[in-house]
Amino acid sequence: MFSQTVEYALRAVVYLADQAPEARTTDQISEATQVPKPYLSKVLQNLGRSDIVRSQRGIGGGITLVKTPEELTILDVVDAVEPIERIETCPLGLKTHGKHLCPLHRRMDDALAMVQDAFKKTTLAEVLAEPTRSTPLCEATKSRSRKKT
Amino acid sequence: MFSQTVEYALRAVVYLADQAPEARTTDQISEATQVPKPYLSKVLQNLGRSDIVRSQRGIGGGITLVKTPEELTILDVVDAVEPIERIETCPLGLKTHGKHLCPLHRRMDDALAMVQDAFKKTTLAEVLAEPTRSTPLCEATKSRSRKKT
DNA sequence: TCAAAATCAGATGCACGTGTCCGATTTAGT
DNA sequence: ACTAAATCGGACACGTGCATCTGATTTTGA
Repeated sequence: MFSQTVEYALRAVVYLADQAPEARTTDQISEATQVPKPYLSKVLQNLGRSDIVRSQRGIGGGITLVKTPEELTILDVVDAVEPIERIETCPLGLKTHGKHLCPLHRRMDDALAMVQDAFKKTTLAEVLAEPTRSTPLCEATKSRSRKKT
Repeated sequence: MFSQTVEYALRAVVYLADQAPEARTTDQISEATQVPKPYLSKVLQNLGRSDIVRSQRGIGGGITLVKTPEELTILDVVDAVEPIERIETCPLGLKTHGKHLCPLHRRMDDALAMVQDAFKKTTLAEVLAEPTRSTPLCEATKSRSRKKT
């Protein structure tokens, strides 16, 4: 139900949040998140256009988060690469009732709303702070992987 | 987030539930649900293979629901055409913890679970019985469209 | 037995998501 | 200036979801 692109974007952003406020290159992000490098660069460009990350060219450059992990929600990232489209009007095109959805589409839209709300309530910082043995990107090490030179 | 195919399958099944236990042809279903006929027939074939509907060839034939609207849930239909894939194991392939998802994927899977549960709890009969002015497939008429010869 | 009604099955076309590749551009350091 | 590091942008390739068309098959009724 979630596209690969969404999955990849979230992995990258979680990694960047973990390393924040340090910049990381696409190579580093790719290695840490297991996302194919050429495609990752596309995703990162998209995130840049949506002002989620900022990129810096040249030696010593890389990608950094624009906001802090506390300010950034999962929904921000999802909406940046593939917005959740709520059902606003009847998909059948029947215009006899403006925003009054029929029972079927009401339920479908409710489901979308639940997902949207859940993602809106969760910040990247909360994901990273979660007390669990599995670290954000599923490595098995107990100690969070620190930024290495 | 939901594909066109899912949308089409649900429309068709809701219509059939409304007309149950009478059979309806793809032509009738297509007209009532605004789904392009050639593609609808493909969706219907899929629903047939998953034992959601039964088809009858020849004169007087058509499509009927296998179960009653009370027994059929929205999830049954969705799973028939495009199963909701829960996140069972870490997408990163890190096998260091079997089913123990990291905080990120835990939240994504929770969202999937919410949708799955909501769809599992709702039967087609409930959708049709919903007390509202908008009829199941969004027609504006107050009286439910009855099966016409 | 024939014709009409209806689904079935395969081929086709198009757009898009996913993924790769490569040259151009920017930047920092010597 | 020159070189290496790094992103940027466009072009290309592939599979799949969406959609259509056409002929084959089954079934009913006259």
